[in-house]
Amino acid sequence: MDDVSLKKDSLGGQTRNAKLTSARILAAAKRAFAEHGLAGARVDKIAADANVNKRMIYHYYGSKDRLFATVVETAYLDFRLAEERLDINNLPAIEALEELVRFTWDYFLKNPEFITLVNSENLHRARHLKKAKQVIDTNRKFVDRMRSLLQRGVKEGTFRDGLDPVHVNITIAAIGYYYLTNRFTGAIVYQREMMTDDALQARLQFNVETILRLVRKD
Amino acid sequence: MDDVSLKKDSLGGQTRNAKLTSARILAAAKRAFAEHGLAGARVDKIAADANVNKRMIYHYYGSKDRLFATVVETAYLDFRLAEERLDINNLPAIEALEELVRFTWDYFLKNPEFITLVNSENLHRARHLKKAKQVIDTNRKFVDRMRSLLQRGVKEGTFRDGLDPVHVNITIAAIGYYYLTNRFTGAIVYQREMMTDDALQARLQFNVETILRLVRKD
Amino acid sequence: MDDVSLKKDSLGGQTRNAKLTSARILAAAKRAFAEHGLAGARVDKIAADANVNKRMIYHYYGSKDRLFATVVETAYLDFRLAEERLDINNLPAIEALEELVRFTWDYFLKNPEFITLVNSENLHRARHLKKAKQVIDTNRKFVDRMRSLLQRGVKEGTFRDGLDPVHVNITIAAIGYYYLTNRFTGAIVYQREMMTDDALQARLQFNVETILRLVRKD
Amino acid sequence: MDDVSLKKDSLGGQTRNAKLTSARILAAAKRAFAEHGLAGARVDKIAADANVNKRMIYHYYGSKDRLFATVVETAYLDFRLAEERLDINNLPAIEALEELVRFTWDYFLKNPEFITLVNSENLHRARHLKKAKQVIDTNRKFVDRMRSLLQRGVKEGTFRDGLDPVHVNITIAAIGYYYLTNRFTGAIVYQREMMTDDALQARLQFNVETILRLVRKD
DNA sequence: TATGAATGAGTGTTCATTCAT
DNA sequence: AATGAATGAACACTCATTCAT
Repeated sequence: MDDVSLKKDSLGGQTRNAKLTSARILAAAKRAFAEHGLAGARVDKIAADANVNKRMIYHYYGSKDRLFATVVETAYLDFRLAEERLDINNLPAIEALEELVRFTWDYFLKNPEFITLVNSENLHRARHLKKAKQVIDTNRKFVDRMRSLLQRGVKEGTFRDGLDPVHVNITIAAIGYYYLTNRFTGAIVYQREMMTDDALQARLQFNVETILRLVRKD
Repeated sequence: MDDVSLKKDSLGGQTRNAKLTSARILAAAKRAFAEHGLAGARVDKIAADANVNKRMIYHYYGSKDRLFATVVETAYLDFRLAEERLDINNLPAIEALEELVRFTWDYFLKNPEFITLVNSENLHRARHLKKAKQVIDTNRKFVDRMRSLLQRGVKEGTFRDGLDPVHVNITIAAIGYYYLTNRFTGAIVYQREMMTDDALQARLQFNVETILRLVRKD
Repeated sequence: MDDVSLKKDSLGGQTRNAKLTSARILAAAKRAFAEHGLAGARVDKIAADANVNKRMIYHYYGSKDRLFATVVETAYLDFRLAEERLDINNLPAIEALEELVRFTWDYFLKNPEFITLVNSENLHRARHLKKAKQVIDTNRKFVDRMRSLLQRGVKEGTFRDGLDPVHVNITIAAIGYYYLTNRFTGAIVYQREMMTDDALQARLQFNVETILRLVRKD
Repeated sequence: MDDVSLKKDSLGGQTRNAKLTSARILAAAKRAFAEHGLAGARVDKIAADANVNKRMIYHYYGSKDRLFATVVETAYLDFRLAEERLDINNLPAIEALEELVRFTWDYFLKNPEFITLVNSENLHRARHLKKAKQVIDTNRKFVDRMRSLLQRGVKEGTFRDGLDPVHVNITIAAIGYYYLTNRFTGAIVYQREMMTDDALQARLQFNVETILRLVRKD
């Protein structure tokens, strides 16, 4: 997603490139915070990974905490952006919903940092995201979208009435998120391989079924 | 769960009490790790909170890492213990399953540390839990239990056939866990109060419905 | 003294104005060094306060240390300049001396940066001022002036003989300087308001008396 | 004064000695802050000079700022203590006052750190000393002492009436303090050796004369 | 069993200064 | 003349852990 190769001097040997430098820092920070959390990540390592002078982190982001805030905000924005690109308006509601389940699952699977960043942010009681106005703004659209989809399903005669769009949304996220974030303890608790292609395929199928049964008109 | 009052000298003025000291350390550690994660928790603070000399932590647990391992292991054991105490064998399968959904939700709600500890342990790829033989052992029983419950439901004619007990289990956990662990970012993303009595009640109701629709024979 | 309004582009919109830029740097530096000392002052803040690019400081002054040296040298030159403007040759020696006491006090009071700069420079063993030839040159005049004043007083029959002009000079400075530079600890040590109009007036009166009694022929 | 040789293991090879360690830190800190001010002093160097692990500074004093506060407070307390030890009650008032002038001069001369510490503390607007209750308490006695001495002098018929004890005190301090603290710039400004034995002797003599002329009944 | 002093490696952050344009 | 990005050394401070008693 963001592994656009950000090599130094990729723009014709120039080393003084604010955009590039700050982007490289952000990418390295995302990796570090996703892997070790806010407290566990090391500023030194982020700088080294970004191939950037440590001082630049403070130049562009002010502090470790604000760097983390930016990472989290960006992660949410990227997620919403990908979601918006999903064109499901021309599909029957039931297929559109299934598409949404698949998209959510795929996004979590392909962007494992997103999940651990969200976990970290919740450990910190969302104090960074609370200040992220842009994220807050884009959320309204997103809840509205589910609301219309559900209404459309009802009109089409395939969805039952009275479903709370927020709870449907949460459930779609939950059944994918939980499986993936807890895949390590899950392998122990459930005594099963969690991440083979077959296992992943099966889980996605199960999730689709769960959601469809949840919304389907009896 | 762990609010047993562990006062110093509660056993007749004696200050040397291995059991008590180590228990007080464990309780303080649980709080600290749950609140700040493994990297964010401070050994000094744990000792101070436990009202115990810092050296004692090393005496009883060897290292911060092993203390964390013990905390996580204990948390899992406590969860399983509570679950085992749940008597659902005499209920119709459908009611038994509903009871399980309610129990899981309640446990997560009343033991918020459990959730954050599990998150932390997964951030560390379950490396501590992998060594916890007792936890591994108790899990078989627990998966078996769901398997029999599903089979019983099929026999009773209320559950559909072919459901994977592991996926059902995961789904029950997921829909409660996700809502609670992400309640801080959720309040922002879904623009809604997540933790009022009404909201919690509504979510539990939604979850019960989700699971029943998932397993019910059409 | 230095509150000449040094607004950017005050000379018809031109942004390239060596004199103005360097003057603005000097003024900001004076404030910073006076408030925080050499070690405590920040080059970044000086640049920001001067509304000037940080690089300009190095362009005009070479280093923080040389900037400080310039500030100190300028402060001394300004003091001497003000002193020279004082016309006391036509007054009776006794009144001239009193005038000098009042002038010194007023200067310290109205230019508090002068005092802290001198303190800072002494903390650094006057290593900057040692190189300031202009300052060194102007000092001879100044000691000579006191010498002639004392001689004049003796001739006029009001001053006693044998007074060392340097010690008189030092004493005049001391009794004002100490009171003002130590006004913060003084308020604690002497348990008294130091900077009210009444307190300042009283101190000046006391100082005049001290000096007159010191020089007066019995 | 405080150069009691604080060698490690001076108490029979024991290295774990809280009193000794904290005293060694304090002594090294006093030297460092006196020489470089609060901002200019280096915690690393203080630790090295004290032959102590840097961590110990934070163990005993919490922060650089609080260490500085302790140094300043101790310096004031030491000064007052020395002053109290001065027995002048049995001398004629005029001799007692002269003794006080000599004592003040000698103390400043032999404890040059005291002067620079006071300068530093005033640069910081006495924010540390403001919290030093013990210092504040001991000051009343000290002002009272001068008041009684002046009253005694009036009774003895040698001092004039109406002298403010605080201003006399300030003046006694001022004429010694200023000469010594500004000895480096003074050497340049007054073009004279300031610290030879002769110069110091002459200044003390001048100071005694200044004070006696100030208080003497005409 | 228990204590508080002590440690060394490292933590986030700041500094004056220089480079490229 | 002027700019903002970039640097590396140093900064105050913190960490989990061990030592001496």
